Amino acid sequence: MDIQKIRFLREKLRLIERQMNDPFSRDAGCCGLTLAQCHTLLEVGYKKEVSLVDLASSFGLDTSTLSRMIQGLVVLGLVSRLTNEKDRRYVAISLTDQGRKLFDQIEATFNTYFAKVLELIPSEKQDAVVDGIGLFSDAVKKHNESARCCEVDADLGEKETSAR
Amino acid sequence: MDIQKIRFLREKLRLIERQMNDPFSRDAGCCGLTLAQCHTLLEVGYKKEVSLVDLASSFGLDTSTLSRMIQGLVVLGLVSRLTNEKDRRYVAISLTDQGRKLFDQIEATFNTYFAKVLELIPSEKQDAVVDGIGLFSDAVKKHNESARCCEVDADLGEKETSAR
DNA sequence: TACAATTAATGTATAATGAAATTAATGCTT
DNA sequence: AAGCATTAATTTCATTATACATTAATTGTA
Repeated sequence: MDIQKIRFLREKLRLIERQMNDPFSRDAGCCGLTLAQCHTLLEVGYKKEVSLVDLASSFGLDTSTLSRMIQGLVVLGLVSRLTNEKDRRYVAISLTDQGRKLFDQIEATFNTYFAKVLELIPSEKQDAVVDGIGLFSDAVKKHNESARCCEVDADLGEKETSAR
Repeated sequence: MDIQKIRFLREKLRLIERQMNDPFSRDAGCCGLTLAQCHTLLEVGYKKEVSLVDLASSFGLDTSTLSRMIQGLVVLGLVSRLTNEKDRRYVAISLTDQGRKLFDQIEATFNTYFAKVLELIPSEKQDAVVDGIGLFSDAVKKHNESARCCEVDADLGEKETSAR
């Protein structure tokens, strides 16, 4: 694939990343939560009931990070911890009623946001855009799963390699 | 647009965000730099010569954040600061020779990575994927620029939500 | 029963960040 | 020209997000 297209793709992905989180990083965007708290809340909501290791692996983060993140949400009254009596090592994490309400609100906010973004794309192209993003996402996932996971070609590392 | 498609889109975007940075968050991925340093270095490289405010607005971050980030790269010998003699308030930030070398290496690494990801997509669809991501990126940008920039519909809540 | 593995939590350290205050330079207004 | 406002950069301070190492509790297994 043409190097120009690769550069184009990278630039657009950079812009998406920068622009997309911006509206949600302020108070209003995540209904008073930080973005990380928000993502955690949503993930708990999607999964209904999860363990820390589940959560950590979903995010690709350490369990200690998630443990503290969940603790914060527990303090806010948004999620609850419940020890699994079958295996007392596990703690089932789930939304409280209040957490579910906020979840619904945030979901609506995000859905509205993305619907509006899509509306700015010519309607006959919207499906292609969504499909394309789906294909790209799958490809990134597949790539990272294959081979030595999460390692980058380091053959380029630290000698001359003028990116031609 | 169908709510199912919106949800699909959001999920795929979440996955892209999580998976895409993963390979670059370790030492090998950014040639010894942290991801934030890496992004900063690249941005300086793209722009050739920038001020802090330029950089900060590119990233949507505070100038204080960028000031420190640049300081770190200066200490590493990768970028240099040069006071603009026409207007001594400005500092022109640019890559050193060493910074340029690393820039080239990291560019190559990223380009290779994305080329490989694209290779996992059927070749007849690759262009459509790239185009779609381009369109989406433009739409996000346009959306955020229009109206009250960077604000989300806040008709939802934040009264009883305890946070703060 | 002793030992290995697993889960969660905690202690400690660091990176990234924003807000506010500070300093220096420039532009503007009278 | 003097004084005030604006702008760029930096610094100080506080906070969030994160990883790694350790610990404690539990479970599975030789």
